[in-house]
Amino acid sequence: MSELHHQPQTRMTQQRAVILEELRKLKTHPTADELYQIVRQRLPRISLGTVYRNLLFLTESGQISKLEIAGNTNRFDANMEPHQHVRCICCGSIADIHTPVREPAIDKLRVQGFARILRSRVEFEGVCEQCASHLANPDAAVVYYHPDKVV
Amino acid sequence: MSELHHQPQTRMTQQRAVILEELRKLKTHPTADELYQIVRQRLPRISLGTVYRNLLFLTESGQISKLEIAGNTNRFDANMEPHQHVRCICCGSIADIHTPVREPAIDKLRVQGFARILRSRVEFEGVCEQCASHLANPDAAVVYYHPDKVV
DNA sequence: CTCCTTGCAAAATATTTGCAAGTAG
DNA sequence: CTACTTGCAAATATTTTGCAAGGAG
Repeated sequence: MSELHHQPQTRMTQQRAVILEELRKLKTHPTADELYQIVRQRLPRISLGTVYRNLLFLTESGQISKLEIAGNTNRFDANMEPHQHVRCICCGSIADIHTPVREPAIDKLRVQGFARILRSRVEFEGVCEQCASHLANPDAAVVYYHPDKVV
Repeated sequence: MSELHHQPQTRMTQQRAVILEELRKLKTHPTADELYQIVRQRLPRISLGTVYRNLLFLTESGQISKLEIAGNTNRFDANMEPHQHVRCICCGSIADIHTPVREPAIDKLRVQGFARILRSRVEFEGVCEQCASHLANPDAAVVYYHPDKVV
């Protein structure tokens, strides 16, 4: 239907280099805006649009991952090792799982209306320590919560 | 830190009844706007804000699920049986898995920076039949894709 | 009657895009 | 030089919210 790819996009600009470098320093899986705030300290004139465009390019070229995880805001990760994540249901922060659980096998999976099943994703939900310290009863959070914002 | 809950929200209005009724008819896991378009055929003066407010209320009161699944747009599901989903990486549509895979055990999971691990989520990605019919080589989709929009 | 709920519009949030100017190769 | 990239601003897209009027119990 549509063509595979658009523009070459190969030039290593200062903006692209700094975005990638700062993302690689972080283990916090920042949002585009969080990364923009960091990069801006080194490149004060950079725009948020440039950060978005470069994050898209870096994702498509396989240099970083756009985290396909629940929540309103996309997050990015320069760690390309396959790994799983926990997401804080209060604040949306994400941490890595260092001892991955086994992913379910997909080879026998058949779903009506789907031509291909390509992969599985396992993720976890929890309450981060920072948020837990604000909650009277963190265990109750799983019952009474808004996605992305615990009451 | 903050209180548990806000307003009682107990009145069964016509809008709320129709929203719930139409969502229950659907197996398509619609977005708020998709459901709004459907409900509007029966209640032409309903507003999108009312749909959002009722979806929030119905979610918080446990009558429906807000699907915490990858993608930009939230989707809703009146099927409260625990079940898993496949998401089409092309168009974002979601289908149910009728033969659920085993969820990983979380009781032994410890993650630095997280006070509680509450639950796991397993989801799948694939290409729906409609999108597959538009792609020359659906198997290539997993390599070259934008989240939510395959090239 | 009370106050929860709605419609409407504006605001808030997140992301994308058009365009002229800038710059990597 | 060429054309990929950027900064800026405006446009989209999604979701939330203030407020006066409406309606369920």
